[in-house]
Amino acid sequence: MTEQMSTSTRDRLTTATAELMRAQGYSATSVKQITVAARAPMGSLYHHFPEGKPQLAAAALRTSGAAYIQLLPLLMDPYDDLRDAVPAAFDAAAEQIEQTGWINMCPVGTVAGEVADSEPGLREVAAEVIAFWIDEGTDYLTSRGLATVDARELILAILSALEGAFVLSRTLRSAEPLHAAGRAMAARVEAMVAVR
Amino acid sequence: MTEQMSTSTRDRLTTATAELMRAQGYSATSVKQITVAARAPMGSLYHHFPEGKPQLAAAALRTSGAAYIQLLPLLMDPYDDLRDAVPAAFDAAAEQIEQTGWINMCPVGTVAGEVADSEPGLREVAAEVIAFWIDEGTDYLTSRGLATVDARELILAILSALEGAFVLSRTLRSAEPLHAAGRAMAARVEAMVAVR
DNA sequence: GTCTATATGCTGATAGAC
DNA sequence: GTCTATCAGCATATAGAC
Repeated sequence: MTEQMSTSTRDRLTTATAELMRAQGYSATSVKQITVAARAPMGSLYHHFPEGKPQLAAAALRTSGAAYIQLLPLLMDPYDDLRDAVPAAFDAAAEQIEQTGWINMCPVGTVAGEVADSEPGLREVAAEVIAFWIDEGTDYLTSRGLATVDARELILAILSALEGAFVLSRTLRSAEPLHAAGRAMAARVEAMVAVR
Repeated sequence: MTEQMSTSTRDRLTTATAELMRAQGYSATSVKQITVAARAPMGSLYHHFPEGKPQLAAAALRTSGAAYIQLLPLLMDPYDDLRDAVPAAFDAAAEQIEQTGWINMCPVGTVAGEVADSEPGLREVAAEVIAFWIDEGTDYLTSRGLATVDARELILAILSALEGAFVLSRTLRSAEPLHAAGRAMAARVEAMVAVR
């Protein structure tokens, strides 16, 4: 009934890793930092993740990546018209990141950029996560009335613009890039529904 | 007359740093790697950059950032119509990155994502570079016939989409995100010129 | 499964001869 | 301005008691 600490050591490790990588990326995050943040001893880390830091980072990317894409329907469902839903999602992301002190919502983009040419195993995991985003996003946009080819085309542009605008907004400490990116994506939707 | 080695030690250090950060980011790039790649001894690095690695990285970001934005007019000038010029620039970037083995063209985006919440000094330098991109891009798009507000709006969306699509394309090893992002930006241009 | 103590190597940075 | 030798500290990872 109390349930005061239901999280397992393993879960605390993956969560702490995701949180730290969200702010610092992969290379700058040390296993020492992770064990302190997760209140777990070194030995537990290598018990649960025998291959060490890369394996732990992979688990963290998979978990947070799966959670991240669920925001898409959550933010867009309230709007009947896709032309309103898409920019609204960008505006919500802008508000969120501004209120949380410009920390990224998800570590996948940052880590992907870091490891794309240096850590082959992690790059593959990031690619799996992004491919999952594309598939889920395509399904969702199809359910919102787009043809499958249009849905895939649009989700690719949305994910690109969102990830890039996050980098610009975090760096500039300004929501302007996220809002501009959202309006651009609204124009893309408009062009798609206009051709019908 | 021979001039066989015109590059100074200082230039070789900044160039090597930019190249390494392009592929690995900031944290994963060690000063040892840099001195080997630049064929410069440790002492020279700390002679030219007394504040060490962060100062060297800052110089590398400024230099490569200034060179990077010059690609914009270079790629877009050949097209009379902005509606053709914008997607053509994305397609050219896609071809370039595919041919060079999916290595980033510029270290600024990757490094910015890494250091936005952890290295305040470097984050500020990255912000300066991106602000310069926005100003230069606004000027260029104004010279191509857009109103100033539209020009700024568009360059913010283009830079966001380009940086994000680079991350996706490098990670997925596919040019698809860059092409989709380019077509989305073409729709944004179309919407702007249509209102005239 | 948990935890401490420790090994080994690499990190950024410095001292000081040339 | 160049270069070598070296520092102290932190990195990842492991051994082995509990």
